[in-house]
Amino acid sequence: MSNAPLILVDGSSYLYRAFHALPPLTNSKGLPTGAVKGVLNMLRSLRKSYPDSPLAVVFDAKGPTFRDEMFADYKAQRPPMPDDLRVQIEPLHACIHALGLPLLCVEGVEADDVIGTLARSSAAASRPVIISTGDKDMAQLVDGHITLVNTMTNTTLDVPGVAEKFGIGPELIIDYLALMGDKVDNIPGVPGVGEKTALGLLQGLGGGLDVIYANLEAVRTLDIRGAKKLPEKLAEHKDMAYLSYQLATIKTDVALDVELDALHPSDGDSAALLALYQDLEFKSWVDELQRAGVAATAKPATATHATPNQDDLFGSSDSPATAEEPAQPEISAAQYETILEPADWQRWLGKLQQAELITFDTETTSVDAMQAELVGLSFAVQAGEACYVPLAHSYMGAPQQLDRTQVLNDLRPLLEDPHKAKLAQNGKYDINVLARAGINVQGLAFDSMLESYVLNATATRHDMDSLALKYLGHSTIRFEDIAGKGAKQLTFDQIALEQAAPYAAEDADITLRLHQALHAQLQATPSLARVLSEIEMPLVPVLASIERNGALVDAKRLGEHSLELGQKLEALEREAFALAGEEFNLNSPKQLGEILFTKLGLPVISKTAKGQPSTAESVLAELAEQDYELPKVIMQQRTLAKLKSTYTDRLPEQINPHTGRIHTSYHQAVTATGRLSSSDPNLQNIPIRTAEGRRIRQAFVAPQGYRLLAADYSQIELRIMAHLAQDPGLLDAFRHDRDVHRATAAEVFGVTLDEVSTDQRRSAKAINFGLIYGMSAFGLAKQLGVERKEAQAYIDRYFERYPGVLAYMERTREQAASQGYVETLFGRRLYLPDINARNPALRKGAERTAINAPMQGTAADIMKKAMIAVHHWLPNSGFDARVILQVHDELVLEVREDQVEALRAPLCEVMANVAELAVPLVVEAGAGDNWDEAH
DNA sequence: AAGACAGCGTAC
DNA sequence: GACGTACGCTGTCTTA
Repeated sequence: MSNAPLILVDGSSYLYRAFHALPPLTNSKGLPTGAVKGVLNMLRSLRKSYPDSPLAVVFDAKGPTFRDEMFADYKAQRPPMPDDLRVQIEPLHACIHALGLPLLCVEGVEADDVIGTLARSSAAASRPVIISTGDKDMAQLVDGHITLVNTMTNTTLDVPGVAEKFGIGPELIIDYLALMGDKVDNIPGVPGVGEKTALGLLQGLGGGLDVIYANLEAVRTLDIRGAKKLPEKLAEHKDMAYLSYQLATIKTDVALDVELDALHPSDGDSAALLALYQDLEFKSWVDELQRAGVAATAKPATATHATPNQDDLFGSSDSPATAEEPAQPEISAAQYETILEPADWQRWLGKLQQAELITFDTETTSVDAMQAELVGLSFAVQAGEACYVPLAHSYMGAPQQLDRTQVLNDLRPLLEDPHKAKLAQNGKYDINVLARAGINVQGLAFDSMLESYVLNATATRHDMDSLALKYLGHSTIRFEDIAGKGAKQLTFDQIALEQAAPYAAEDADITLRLHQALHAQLQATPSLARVLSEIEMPLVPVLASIERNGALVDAKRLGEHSLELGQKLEALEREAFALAGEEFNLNSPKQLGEILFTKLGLPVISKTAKGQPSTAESVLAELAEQDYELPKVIMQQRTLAKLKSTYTDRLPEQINPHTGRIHTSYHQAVTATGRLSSSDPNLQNIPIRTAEGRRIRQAFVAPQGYRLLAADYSQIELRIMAHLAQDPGLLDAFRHDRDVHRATAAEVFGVTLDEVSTDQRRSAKAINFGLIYGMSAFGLAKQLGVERKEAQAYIDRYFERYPGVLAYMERTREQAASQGYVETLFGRRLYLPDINARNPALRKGAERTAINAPMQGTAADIMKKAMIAVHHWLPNSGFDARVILQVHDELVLEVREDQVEALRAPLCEVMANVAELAVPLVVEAGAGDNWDEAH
C-alpha cells in the first residue's frame, strides 16, 4: 500500500467560508448554490493535488455535542445558520456521495473531533495526514505527521509554520486559545487577556496553563502590558481558564466505527452526479460529464437542437442554462479554419453577412494598440465555428496570404455598419487597431470582458484566459505557449500559422461562448444589463477615441526640468550623507531605516506591515517636527526623486513616435467601484498639489492655435452623498450653492458662515472627505493632529447636525450585510464577500468599502454618461474640439483658441445634465495654454 | 535576467 | 486595526 497522505477535509468550515466569501449564486429556481459550488471546487482541487490519497470529508452532525453539556453558554452567541446556507447542506452531501468520497457526520461531537481522532490514529500508523481546513484552531493537531492546508488560500501549516504564524508551537495552541478565548466559538478565556498577553505569557514562561499557574509570581516581572496585576486576574479566573482549555481541546479519542483503510474514494455514481449538477445548474461540470459520455438516469437531457431564431442574437443561452439545453460542441482547434484561399474567404464573408452577431478579434504585433500592426483577424459565428484570416505573417516559409487591403475592404461594410451587431473581448483594443488600419468600427454590441465586469467586478480578473477558466472550465492556449517569453518572445507575425491559427480562432470562439454564458446571467438582473447597455458599451468607442487623440506634452520642457531635478537631488544627497556620516542608498527604505533608527537612534514612530520601522512621509514629518535634520532632507529628496523618476524622466519616453503625443490606456474593467483606471502612462495621477509638481502639469500643452479646457464636477461625491442620504442640511447647502466645507464647519463648530476660520474649514474638509471614505475617529484625529476624543466630538457633532447622513450610512451597512452587495444610483453592483466576516478587520474594511462605493461609483457612472454625451454632442456642435483626458471628475479638451469661450457654457451644461439629482450638479471649466493654467 | 513583493508616493 | 479607489517607481529577494 502506498504511503500517500490521508486527506481529512473539514467540510463544515469550508461550507461556512464558501458561503460568506463567495458572491451569492442561485439556480433558475432560486435555490442558493454558491456554497455548494465553492466546496466542490475546493474538493476538486484537493483531489487533483492528491489523486492517490485516501480521503474523508467530515461535517458537523445536527444536535448538541459534549461541549454543550460541559458549558451551558457554549456557542450560545452564535447566530442561527442562515437559511440560504442550511438549504445547501443536503445537495452538497448528495454531490459528495455521488462523487464517491467518504463522508462522515458523527453525532455528539464536532467535525473537529472526528478529524482529530482520525488524524492521530493515522499518524500513529505512520501514515502522514493533511487536514484541509480554514480553521486555525486545528493548529493544535499539527505534528511531524500532521499538516494543515487551507485550500482556499493555498497555505500550509507544518510545525515550523505554526511556530512562525503564532509565535508558539502546536503544543501550546490549546493553552493559547484557553487564555485569550474565542468570541465566535464562545470559549470564554480569561477576561482581559487577549492575543498579546496570552502570547507574552506562553512565550515568557515557555509553558502552558500548568506552568503559568505554578509560577504566578514570575508573571509579574514579564514584559507584558499590565503584568503587575496579571497574577491576580489569572488566579481569579483559574476555573474559567481550565474550562476553556477543555472546550478548546479537540478530541482525539472519539469512538468511531470507521476503518482507516475504508477511507478510499470510489468511482461514485456519475449518472446521479450529472442529475445533481443539472439541478444545481453547474453548467461547465454538466458539459464536462457529458463530454465524458455520462448520461443522466434521473433526468435525461433532451437533445433537441434549438432552431435559429431571428430575434435571438445570443444563441441558445438567452434563457437561463437548464438541463434541456443542448451541450455546446467541444472546444477544439480541429474545427477551426485557416483562410488562405479567396474562395474560402468568400464563403466566410457570406457567413459573416448572414450572422446575427459577428464575433471578431485582431492579432497584432504589440499589446499597445497605438503601436500595433495588424497581422490577422479571427471570426466566430457560432460556438465551435471559427476561423483565422492571416494577413501579414512574415516568417521564413510563411505561405502566401490574402491581400490585406482586399480583406479589409471586404469587411468594411460589415464592421462599419452600426446596425450589424458585433462582439469582442476588450473590443476597445481592436477598435483602435482597426481605426489605425482605416476602419471605423461601429456597432460593437457586446464585450465579454465588460459583461463579466458588470456582473461582478471583483470576483475575477476579466482577461480572456481567466474568464474561460471560470465560466467555461477551459484552459485557453496561452500567448506565451506559442510566442515564448522573455527576450526571445516572438511577435505574432513571426509565429507559424500552424500555431497561430488555432490560438487566434480559439480567441474568437471563446469570446462567443463567454458571451453566451455571461449574457444569460446579465439578463437575470435587468439593472446590470442596463449598466452594460447604457453605460459601458456606449463608452467603449468614446474611450478608444480619447486614447487615439492623445495628449501633447512639451518634451523639451520636461527634459530641462529633469536636469534641474537631477542637480538638486545630488545636492540633497550630499547633505544627507553628511548628516548620516556615511553614504547609503536614499531610495532604500531598509538602508534609510538602518541609518535613522539604528545608527542615529531616532525614535520609531510607526512600523510597516512587516514590522520594520517605517520611514513613510508622515513619520519623517513628525521627526522633522522634533527638529531632527536628516528627515527634513530626506523629505525633500523623496519629493523630487518621485517627480523625476515617475514623471520628468518617464513621460518623454512614452511619446508615440508616429503621433508625437502620449496615448494612455484607459481600463474599463479594473476598479471595484466602476471608475476608470489609466496606465502606460497613468495620466490620472499627474501632480497638482505642490508648485514643483505643477511644473509637470505645465508640460501638458495645447498645440498651436488651440487651448486646453478643463471641466470638472464640483464636489460631486458630496453632492451624491446629499442626494443618497436626503439630508436636509446638506441638501440645503448645495441648493444654495454654498461652500460645503465652510457650511460644514459652521454646523460642526457652531459659528456663523462668516465666522468660520481657515482652520475650522480645513477640519471640516477633512471630516467631509473622511465620511466618504468611512474614516474612524482614530483616522480623523491622525489627519487633523488632534486628540482622538476631539475628533470623535467633531464626528458626533456632524451626525447631530446631519442626521440623514448617519441614517444613510447605517442603511448602507445593513443593506450590504443582508444582500451581500451595494449599488450605485444607476444599479451598478459591488459584492462585498467580507461584509459578514467573523474577522473584525476584514468586516470593517468591507463596511468602509460599502459606504464609499455607492458614492464613488455613482460619480463614476455620471462621468461615464457625460463622456458619452459629450462625445455625441461635439461632432454636431460645430466646434473644433476633442477630449484628450479623463481624471475621474474632470475632462480635458483641446479646443480651437477662438472657440474656447463659446464652448465653455454648453460643455458644462451637457455634463451637468446627464443626471438629475436632488441637488444641482455643478461643472466648472477653466482654460489655458497648458493643463496647469486651465485650472 | 525576470518576476514577485515591500515600501512608498502621486492622483481623485 | 484604524481612509475609499487606482498605478508605478526603486530596492530587495527569489527563481531560473
